[in-house]
Amino acid sequence: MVSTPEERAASVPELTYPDLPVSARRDEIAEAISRHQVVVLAGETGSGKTTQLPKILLGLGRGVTGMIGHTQPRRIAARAVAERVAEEIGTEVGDLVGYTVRFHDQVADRTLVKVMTDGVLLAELRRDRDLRAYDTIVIDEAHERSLTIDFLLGYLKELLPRRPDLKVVITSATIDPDRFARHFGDAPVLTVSGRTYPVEVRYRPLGEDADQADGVVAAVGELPPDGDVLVFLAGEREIRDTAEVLRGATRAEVMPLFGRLSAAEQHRVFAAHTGRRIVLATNVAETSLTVPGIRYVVDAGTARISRYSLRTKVQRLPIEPISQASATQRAGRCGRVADGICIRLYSLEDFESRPAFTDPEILRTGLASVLLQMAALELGEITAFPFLDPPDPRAVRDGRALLDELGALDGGRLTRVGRQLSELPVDPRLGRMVVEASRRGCLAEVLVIAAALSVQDPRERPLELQQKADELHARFAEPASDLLAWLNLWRYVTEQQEALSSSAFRRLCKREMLSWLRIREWQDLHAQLRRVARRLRFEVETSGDPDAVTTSLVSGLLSQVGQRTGQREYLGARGTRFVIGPGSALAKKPPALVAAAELVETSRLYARGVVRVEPEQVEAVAGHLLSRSYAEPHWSKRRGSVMAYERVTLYGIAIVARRAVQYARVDPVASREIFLRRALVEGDWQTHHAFFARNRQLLADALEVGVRTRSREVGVGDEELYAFYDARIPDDVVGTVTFDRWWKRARRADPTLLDLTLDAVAVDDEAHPSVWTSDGFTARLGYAFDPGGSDDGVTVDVPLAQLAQMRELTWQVPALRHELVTALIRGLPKALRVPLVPAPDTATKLLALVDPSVDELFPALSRAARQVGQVTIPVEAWDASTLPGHLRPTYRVMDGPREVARGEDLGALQASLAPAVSEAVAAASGFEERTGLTSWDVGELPASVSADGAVGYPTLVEDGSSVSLRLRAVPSDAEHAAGVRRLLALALPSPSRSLADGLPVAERLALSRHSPLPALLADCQLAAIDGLTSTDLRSASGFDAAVAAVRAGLATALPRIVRGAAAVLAAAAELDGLLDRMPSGPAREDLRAQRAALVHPGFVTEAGAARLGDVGRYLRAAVVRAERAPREPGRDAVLQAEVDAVLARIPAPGVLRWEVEELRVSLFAPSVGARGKVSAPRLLRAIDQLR
DNA sequence: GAGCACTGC
Repeated sequence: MVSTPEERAASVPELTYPDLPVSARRDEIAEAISRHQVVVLAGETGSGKTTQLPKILLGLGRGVTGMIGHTQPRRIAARAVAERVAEEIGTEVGDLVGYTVRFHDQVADRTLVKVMTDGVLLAELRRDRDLRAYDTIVIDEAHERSLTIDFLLGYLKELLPRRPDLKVVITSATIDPDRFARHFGDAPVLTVSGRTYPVEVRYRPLGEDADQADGVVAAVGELPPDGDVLVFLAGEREIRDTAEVLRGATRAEVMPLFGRLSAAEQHRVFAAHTGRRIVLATNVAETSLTVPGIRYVVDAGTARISRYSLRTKVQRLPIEPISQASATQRAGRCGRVADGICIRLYSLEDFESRPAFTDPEILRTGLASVLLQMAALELGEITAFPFLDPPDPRAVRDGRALLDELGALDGGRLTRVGRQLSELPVDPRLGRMVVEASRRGCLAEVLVIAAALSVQDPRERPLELQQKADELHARFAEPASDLLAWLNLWRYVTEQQEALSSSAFRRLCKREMLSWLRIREWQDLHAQLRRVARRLRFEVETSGDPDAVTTSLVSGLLSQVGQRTGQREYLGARGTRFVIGPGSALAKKPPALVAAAELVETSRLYARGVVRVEPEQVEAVAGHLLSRSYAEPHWSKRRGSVMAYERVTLYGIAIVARRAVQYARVDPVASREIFLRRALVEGDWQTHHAFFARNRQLLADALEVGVRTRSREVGVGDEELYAFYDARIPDDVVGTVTFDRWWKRARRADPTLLDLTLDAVAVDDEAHPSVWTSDGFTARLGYAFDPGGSDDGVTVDVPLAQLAQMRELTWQVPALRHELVTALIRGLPKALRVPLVPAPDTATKLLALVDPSVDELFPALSRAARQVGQVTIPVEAWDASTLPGHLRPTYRVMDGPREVARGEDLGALQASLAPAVSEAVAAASGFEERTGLTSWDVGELPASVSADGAVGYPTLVEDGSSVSLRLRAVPSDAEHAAGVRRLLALALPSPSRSLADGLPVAERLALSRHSPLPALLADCQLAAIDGLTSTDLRSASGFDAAVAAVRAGLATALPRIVRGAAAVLAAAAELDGLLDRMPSGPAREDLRAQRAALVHPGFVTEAGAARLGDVGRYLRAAVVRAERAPREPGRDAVLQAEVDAVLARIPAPGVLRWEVEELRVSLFAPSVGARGKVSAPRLLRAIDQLR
């Protein structure tokens, strides 16, 4: 709205009112509107409420500070209303009166009345939360109670207190207008009569087993012979049956009318004709389409009503008795031109037993879309939202579950995907397909399909030519996918449209049974979706890969996947059963696994828009919903690995029934054991490893020797063999591949590690193990008896690359453990030691109570001591430094055969060798380190890299003006985070630059004087970076997301900060003006101090500006009231009292109170004067500036 | 071998 209120007010033309019931009562209506914020206007068809109300509002001076917004449930109606109102006030559509519907916008800067669909108003909320574009809102036809209307009514109720200047008119048919009035705190209701003719209602219930068609024939026969008849039936099938019977029984013209009819067929009802016409119609004729010239109505009393099933979570379309309101509406269809007769094919008792109103849509439909919009608008809990009829909590739960399925919600909060879905003007399921396609490079294809699925099917099937239509449409069919077929049709249509003139193209459409209008809607929606996709920075790419397209489609249809269980029958999510609808190309040869664009239950549950899917496609997008189970783990000699059978289910459907998989991924521990036992111990393995052959030979020989000599028990048992391999082979060896990889390196360090010797098996007793395994790697142990020598006791050989993972051998080897604990007891301070003597006995008792394989040494000893002797030994009292040398293991760090270092202090070795260890790990794993990075060109970083039991952690390291990628033996999240921060900073624009770029010159000047702004923006950027965890930032995509998030954060913060700054600067200027006029004195000094506080950096935020806005609103209300008070000597006191009342409403002392007090001072301080220097209007202007 | 009717940045 660029025009000024003055210009707008001047543009309002002379208003005249045609002779209609509403016109006669326009003064009363105007009076009610001017006195109340909300008015309910009830009136039937012909009352003139829709067309006259906008003019009455203009007459009241509405439409001047904002537009009059007028909503209609349907696009056609919105346009018709705009045309009608424009004509009546003598302007063009798009000038003083305009309209906006999807794809069409005819609204100008000077438009006073804007007619739109309610969906448009809903969509506008996103950009205009307080509907500031309007000073008046009319919700027309509110009794229709669509989802959108109910949502708007709830939203308006919450908005009204924030917009005291906004007027709202709710119009409704005369049914139950009090319902709306109560919703808006007892708003006044004005009822205007309609201008219709009386309708006589006759009840002619069908007999016990009478046919409905016969009932219609009888009813028609009863009616006077002249005049057209409108017959209401439930659906297409009833219409067809009745038409057949009726054509045999009457010479009148019989004409079907329902939504799926072609445009031409629908249009026939408007053609002139002679003789009687009988129109057989569905609910289309009740609201959307007015059949002209109807004198009689026959009402079968039923309709198909869409209902969401809480049990099966699918949409149902049952035939139900219609409500009384609906029956009344149907009857009214014959009172428009003359007196009418309505024959109901049911009894009066039946009528009276019916519900008064059709359930509002919010009680009948899936709620995912509404919940998504509410979340995007940050409206809080749906249970707290003031709906006229709150939806069923179970339906709310289901809606949330669907959003969870789509990845739009995470723990009730909107995710990034959720935000994207809320931007896309299609059903969330379809939006999800679009999002997925943007990731899979096939957005061009999926946009076409998603658009097709949300418009009405452009393929026409005229009643008489169905077979021909099917043949023509079959040209586009795809054997495995109804949805890919849309691409064929799209291509064909696009090519033809380019090749032909527009009239030739229209003729082609007609000839080939395509609806030109619906194709245009499809193309329009496609264009709109593409615009939104671009805005979301999705790449619109064509992949040409049907697999990618199908996978993207499946991502939106996960709870509509089905597995064939019979000839035609499918098992769907949560035990539902469905069949493929006969219109699908897949109906004849139903594949094993499908996904359906739609599941609707009519006579049975039918799937429409069916796609054959592969298990892998479902798995690719259903990760979070799949459950997997594994059976029969076994060693496969052929594959050389441990396998198991995997079963993957989605909502109870077996996507994969029995798939052989590597068991190591599932259970590495069990897998490893199976590998060791079957391959190594039992020898069921085909391998060329020399040690394997040698060991087999040795075992065979040993058996031989054992028989010849009696000197020893030589036969080696499986358990001993297992223990031998288990001790030497690290934990991450789980099959052939991992074994080979490990052994290739390990044998370089020690080629004989796996050589079985009878000694190794026999001598390697539990008390003196020759290897020690810890955290997946193996260290060799050596023993020395050298009292006083530095190597006395146990020596642990640690390969350099594994040093970082090495843990201290705190518990010693079993043989020395008792001695260790005894020595530790003796090392305790005397007071603690006394209760534990004799130490050797106590050591035995303590060791019986601990488990060295899991316990930590000192805490375990303290715990055991408490159990044994009821004594408390603080953990820190144990002192390993008092131990004699042979009880302290010596660590030898080995680089291959070379000793690098040795010592008893493992921690010191680790610290001093850390750089060498990292290098060794990097060398061992072949990991490529990088330097000089200034952008993310390192691909996906794995969390860790392992080689030979050594683990390295890829880490980004800040390195001056660039970043290095290093492999660290010890993970350093802080170092990584600093590196990522540095990279992000390099990838992002400088805050002050980006701020300055977005500002006009005047604001730049202001910016230079008020330096907190760039600092604030920098804070914003840093806060955004800090808000991103380092685990998110190990991948290129995570990094890109972070850059995008920070950029988006800056983009939104920028205008907010500028707005805040502008508000504050304006306020400051205003106060400067005040200060100039004030005589010097304490009051002026006071105000000057407060002005300084006003430009405090803390105010330069949206929150700061909002607080100033609050001050403004409170004060403004107070002053307005005060202004109305009589102009008498007491006026200042009244004004002062009002402002004091405002002050009392601001609870906490603080900046907000300061501001009000400051203004109070400027109003009433004796040095300034209540009037004169600061007048009330001037104060009002100042407050406006503050906002 | 079957399907009410609407609607959106």
